[in-house]
Amino acid sequence: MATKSKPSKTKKRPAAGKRAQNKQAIRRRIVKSALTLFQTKGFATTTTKAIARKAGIAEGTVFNYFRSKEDIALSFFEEEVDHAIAAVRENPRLRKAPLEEKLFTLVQSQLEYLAPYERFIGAALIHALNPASHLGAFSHRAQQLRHRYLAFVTELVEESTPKQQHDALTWLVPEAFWIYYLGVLLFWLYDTSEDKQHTLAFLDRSLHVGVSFLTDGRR
Amino acid sequence: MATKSKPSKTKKRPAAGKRAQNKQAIRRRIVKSALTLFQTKGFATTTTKAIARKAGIAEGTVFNYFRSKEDIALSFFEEEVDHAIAAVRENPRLRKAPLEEKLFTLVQSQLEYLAPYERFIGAALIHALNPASHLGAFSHRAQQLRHRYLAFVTELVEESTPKQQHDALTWLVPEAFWIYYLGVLLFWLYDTSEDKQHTLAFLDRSLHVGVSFLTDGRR
DNA sequence: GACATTTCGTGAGTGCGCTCATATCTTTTC
DNA sequence: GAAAAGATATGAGCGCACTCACGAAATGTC
Repeated sequence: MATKSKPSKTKKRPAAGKRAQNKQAIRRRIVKSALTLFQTKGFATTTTKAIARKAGIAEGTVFNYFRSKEDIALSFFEEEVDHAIAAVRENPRLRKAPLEEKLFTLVQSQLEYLAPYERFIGAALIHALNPASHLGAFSHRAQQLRHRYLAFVTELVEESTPKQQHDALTWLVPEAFWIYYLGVLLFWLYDTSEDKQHTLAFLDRSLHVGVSFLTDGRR
Repeated sequence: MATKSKPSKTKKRPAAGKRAQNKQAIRRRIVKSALTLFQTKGFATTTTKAIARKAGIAEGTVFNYFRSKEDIALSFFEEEVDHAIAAVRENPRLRKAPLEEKLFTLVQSQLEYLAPYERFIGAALIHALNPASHLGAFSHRAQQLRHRYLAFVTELVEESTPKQQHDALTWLVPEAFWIYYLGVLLFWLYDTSEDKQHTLAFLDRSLHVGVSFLTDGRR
């Protein structure tokens, strides 16, 4: 059936590659299904079988796309980081703002993005971004993500630093900021104040201290 | 056999309770076996069956003593924290030392204790001490441990603070220090410098900054 | 269009952490 | 000492994340 003579737009493009088309669709379905389940049932109690079922595929297929359950979560954080970096880059008001404002916006954007998924972030993120797991099959991707994030922070620091001062501290700052960011996340997870106001206040204060330590008091 | 008429010290004490005696011994055997295996094979690749086998008991027995594999690791960290607290308390030179020295000794003691087990600490500690895991069966014990640690830090801070100054910052400090400590651990895990010198230098510097922020610059 | 090649979905299978009904041993009671 | 009561060790079993041999489907080649 269906020998209809409906020619698609061009003979040469049989629907832009049926494989690649389907692949993207499946990948998206997996991520979407997983996030929904993580959000409603939590990370640990969501089974890969359930994710597959919700995405309409076999369980094994999930692992053709992701190395592990945590790897699915990681791809979410990749989007999150990209989103936050873009939020800072594309904000014209920040072009000439002081460093602490840029960093504040960066972290704030991340937290806003993460907020709806708070429930599973503690379990997933700390696990997924844990740099110390030597066995983690996905750790390469996590490292890449971390690197991308740190490169952006370095960029921000350097464009706010008089170029005379590129001493040993400069390369340390992004490392310290990474640790600081993880700390903020922990704080945020704990924070029961309305709209996470304590976290934002903590952010504001600590960034001021940190940046002024960097700029004036280099010992 | 063995109907010898050897009366033990008192009729009422049949060898000091055979049950309790064995219980302690088994518990110790489990922890010791587990640590050895964690150290040599890593945390994730060590199976509970292997731990049981090495300890000379059935697999199920392990779970009569510990709720989970991670719980075994947690008991190790309990010892670690107790050890570090004792190291600060029992050092007479520190009695009247400035706060940053006490904190330095505290963290240094912890790192020294952890050093031989570096291999599994990333995976285990961050998992075990992660406060956000709602499902963790052992999380109550982890909370207790965290609380004990924070109480000690609070003690140190208060005995170094002029009692006029007990403002909002005071209660925040231990929380911040907890985050800071986790950050130091991450740094330490990454640190490839000889004898972890970078970490110690970072510790020294950052503690000075933190404490002086606390003491003079309260905004 | 037909065959060879490559890619990918599939679900039974594997070994894991952990549970639970049962057996075994200790303690208590008489 | 025997028997009841209680505590503890046991290992088969469960559901999980993850693997793998296989077949089906898309693509490349003529």
